[in-house]
Amino acid sequence: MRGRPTIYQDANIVKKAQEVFWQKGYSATSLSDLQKATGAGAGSFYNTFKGGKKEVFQKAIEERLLAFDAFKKELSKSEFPLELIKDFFRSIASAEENEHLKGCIIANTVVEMTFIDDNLEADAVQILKEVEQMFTQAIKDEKLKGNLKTQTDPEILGRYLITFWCGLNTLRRMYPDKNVLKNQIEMQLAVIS
Amino acid sequence: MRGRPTIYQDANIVKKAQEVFWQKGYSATSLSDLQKATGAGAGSFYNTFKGGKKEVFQKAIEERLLAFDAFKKELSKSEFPLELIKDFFRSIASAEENEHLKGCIIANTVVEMTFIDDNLEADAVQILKEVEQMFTQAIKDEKLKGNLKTQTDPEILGRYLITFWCGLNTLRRMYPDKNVLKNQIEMQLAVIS
DNA sequence: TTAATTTTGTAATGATTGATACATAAATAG
DNA sequence: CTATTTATGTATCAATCATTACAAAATTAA
Repeated sequence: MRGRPTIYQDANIVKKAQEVFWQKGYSATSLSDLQKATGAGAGSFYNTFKGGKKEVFQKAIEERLLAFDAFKKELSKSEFPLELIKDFFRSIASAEENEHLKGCIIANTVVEMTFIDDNLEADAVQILKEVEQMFTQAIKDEKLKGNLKTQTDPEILGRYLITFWCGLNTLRRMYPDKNVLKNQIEMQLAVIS
Repeated sequence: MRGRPTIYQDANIVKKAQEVFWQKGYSATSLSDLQKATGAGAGSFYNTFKGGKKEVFQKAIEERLLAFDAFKKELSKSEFPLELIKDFFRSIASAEENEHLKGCIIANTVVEMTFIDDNLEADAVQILKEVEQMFTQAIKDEKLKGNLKTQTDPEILGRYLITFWCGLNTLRRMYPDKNVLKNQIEMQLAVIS
């Protein structure tokens, strides 16, 4: 292939940009921020992403969707899927403070984008719904196997978990503290049993 | 008192500005947005609020704190305080779609401001903690009166409610639907009994 | 009436925004 | 070696950003 070699790989730009978007959100992140974080100048940036800032943000969101898909795949192979989900929640407690403050970029986006950008908002909502669907399915399966005492509708329980996830997204910022979060997570997971 | 009469009352500017901030957040709201919404030009605007955009946002947040104080006062007079809190959650379900999409301006601010403005972030976190404290106290009181079966620590239950509140803040945007929200709210409130 | 005082409206301010233009660098195909 | 192609770096764009400057308007105290 002809042409000057690429220094700034698409995937790398997205990764670095994602970090900034995750912390500052979409609106408060400037092109200057992104250029500083990625190292790429305006030339490389717009040559790689014709859609500019918005396209990069979308790619950053998509990257999270891929991470979710990977988890779902792992879940499908798991012998105790519901335990895997619970352990995922439990693992949140022991995250670094900075991770608590960043929260979940998808949940953040739903909150930020409502009256700002319909496409980005819808993309993020869609992902949260897919996560919810995964929760619901795992609960249904566990119920069929007779491992769940609760009589509550799996759909309600799936929504309960996604609501918890979004609530945790703010609670982590109020209390970026391992013990507080651990107690809270255990209490909320106890509902699913 | 001497001087040209005031057309744009402080309180009115804050009220109108709050509506914009509530929808678009802090960063995405421009001075031009605020001037359009309030009717006040740059002259009046900066004459009234020397602190500019940030001061008005702070005042908009304070207004919500006052609303919370009013609720707390009502609660202190109530015969069944925990029922009043539950009814408050229940009332959310029947809100207009636009109210669902706006969510809670305090919870929104916690999510938006983390890496943007320490003061505004801390203000919003403080308010959520005060709301949590109110929940906790109401639960303690009810427990002393012997009206609560659950053995869970009131502190955990208070945090459970504030987590639910913040989770609902996103769930309402995913499902701005009366029935979905009603079911979800009832299920979550059933934990406090 | 006049002087003092305050608010208002408008016109600027310089800085920053996201995006484009374009010459140059650096590679490969022929 | 040359032509072609692609990526990069820099200069620049118009638009918008939050804020300030300031003259005119509109009141009251004296």
